[in-house]
Amino acid sequence: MAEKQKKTTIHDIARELDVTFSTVARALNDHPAISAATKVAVLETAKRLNYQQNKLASSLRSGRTNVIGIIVPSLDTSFFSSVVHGIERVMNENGYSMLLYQTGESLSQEKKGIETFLQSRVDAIISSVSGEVEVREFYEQISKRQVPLLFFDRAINDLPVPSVTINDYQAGFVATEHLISQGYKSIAHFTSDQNLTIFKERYRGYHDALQKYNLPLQENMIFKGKLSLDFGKASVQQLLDQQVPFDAVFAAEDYTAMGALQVLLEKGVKVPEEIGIMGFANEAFGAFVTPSLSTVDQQTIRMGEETAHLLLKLIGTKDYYGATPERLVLDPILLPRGSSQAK
Amino acid sequence: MAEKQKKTTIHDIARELDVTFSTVARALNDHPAISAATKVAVLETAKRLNYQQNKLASSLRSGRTNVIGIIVPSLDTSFFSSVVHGIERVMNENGYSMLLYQTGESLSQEKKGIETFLQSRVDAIISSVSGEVEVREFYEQISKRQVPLLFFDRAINDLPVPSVTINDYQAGFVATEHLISQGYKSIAHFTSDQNLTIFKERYRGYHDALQKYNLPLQENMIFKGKLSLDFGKASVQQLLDQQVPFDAVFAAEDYTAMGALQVLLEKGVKVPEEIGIMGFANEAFGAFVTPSLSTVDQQTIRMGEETAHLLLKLIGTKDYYGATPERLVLDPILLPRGSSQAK
DNA sequence: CTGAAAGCGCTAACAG
DNA sequence: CTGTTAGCGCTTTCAG
Repeated sequence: MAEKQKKTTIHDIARELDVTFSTVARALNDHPAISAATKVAVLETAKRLNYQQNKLASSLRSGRTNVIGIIVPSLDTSFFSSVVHGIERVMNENGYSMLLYQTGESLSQEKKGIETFLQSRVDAIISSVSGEVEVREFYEQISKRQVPLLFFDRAINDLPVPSVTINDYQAGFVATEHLISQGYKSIAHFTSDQNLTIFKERYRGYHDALQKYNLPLQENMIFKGKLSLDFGKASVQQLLDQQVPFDAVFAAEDYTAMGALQVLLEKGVKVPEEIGIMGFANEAFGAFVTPSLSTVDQQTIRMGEETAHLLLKLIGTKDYYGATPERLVLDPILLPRGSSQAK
Repeated sequence: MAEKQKKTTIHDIARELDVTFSTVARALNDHPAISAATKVAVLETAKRLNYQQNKLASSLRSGRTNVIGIIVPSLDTSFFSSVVHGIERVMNENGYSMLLYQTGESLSQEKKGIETFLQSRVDAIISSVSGEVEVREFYEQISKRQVPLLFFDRAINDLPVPSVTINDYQAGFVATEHLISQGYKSIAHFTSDQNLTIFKERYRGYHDALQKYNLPLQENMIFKGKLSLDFGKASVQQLLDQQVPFDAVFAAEDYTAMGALQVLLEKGVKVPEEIGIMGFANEAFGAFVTPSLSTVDQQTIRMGEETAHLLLKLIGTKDYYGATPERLVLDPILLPRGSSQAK
């Protein structure tokens, strides 16, 4: 039965070479004041003895872990997994590892995640928050400890924290404007409960676009709920049942739009001829369905990469929370497709 | 300008309460031999002083980090992000954090990931490998160090390492058998370059199903390449161009199947009446396209959860590499849909 | 160019 | 029930 043999340390290497362990440490860190000869010797024996640096010890002493904590609602979502993909790739290239935490949109989980990260002494935290109002105090803990924090997509705007987001207002506006330009005049909006700014902003964009083109905003055409295929189905069904006259749907999320589309097609309603549909998020299926689903692309991977780059730029700052926070706002990309152009 | 104030340690708490720091340490760890009174006092001042345990120090001393390293090709894939989702949720509930590493299918990245994890002294590593033959030696390093290792989906079968996979042979078999049962007789197969067992197995299942029903295996109907929408398109196009008589396609991955479907529909070929299509992986779009795409579900979230549970069960073992490795094989779920039933 | 010494913050015997 | 002691393996002055 294999015994857990002791790991080799710099002391072991030092003993082999008859130098002190601090010489070994320097050699391994490529310190300038070490002769090339000893460096070679150290590296060679390190390899021979199968040495692996103990990052725990090194971090404990140096105060830097080279680990970034990242908090997202869920990875089982193309949006977040794609952003995390972008972040990880860039941070990884720059020598950082990522600690991952999913909250499932639960506040207690979010608090636990932050606590774990703080205890793990991560060098920074990147987060997309669950409920903006409720989690303020958790995040204030982070700044109190002077740990760099960066928001992406979902930020708490009145906290002085850098962020990378997309312009959701503009996205809502151009999506609605596009429908209007195609001749639709009675546009319903299916959105989320309004506890997150991103949905408020999309709604505001929708609202202002209607206003700009002198179209009335009708309360009975606004549906708020948990965005999903079923919510989209139920909402459009309700419009139909109540015989609300509408000729387009702008859903704040693609699955919801898809639900609406499915019900309409089932009922024999012609899309886009009779009713136009716009989704949001550019899920993979949108390009493949019939008619193809018009939507708004959020540049997920780019968002991840920009998030990482901004953090890398700021992480060296002497006083992270002293400066006015840099907020990068990406432009949404309108993707008009079959479901919205025909009139 | 806010100064980086020193973090409070158990010594600070001890000083406040006029006890020794080891009493404080015990109180914080809820050690039985500490009076309720001091526990309360310690907890109270800990909170008041905003104490956060330093896990680096604790792990360095105890030898346990409660961190699991997880290696995947890419998170920008519904399959892997979904499995990671499942793993993280379960491990998190059991007090573990996840360090994440994406390889982008690159061997050097895979090696770097393993090295980082070993240096970070993770308590275990969970991995889905990139190239089985080529990365053997990296993985042997892990067992040499007695660090628990678990494979999911893509395993190196001749290494004595536990794993959670799905039965890809059976999946390939039932997918093909389903097509046959629907009356299709000339079934093409679009698959990956055969460096990974999972694709070899799917192919073997396809092969044996044909054999069982006395259908000939035709070399000119087998296409191997980098699975993707474009590969699917190019492959059917080639079948069409060469006028190979075929009446069904079994693709080892959904996007590839979708590419085939798109080209056929463009050409006016009736699916499923003239040609049947089966995909693989149950991507979200499959349920929404027209005709809906038949596919095989891999139980991704469940795979993640089972992976976590198996690891949790094994991680306590005294001699992880002494026992014969437990290999959990999940059953694939055939999802027959519109694209394959009509004849 | 190398050595000596201190200590990061905690855990875990061993005493009492 | 609490205190003492000895490190975990490394980084980082300060000497020489």
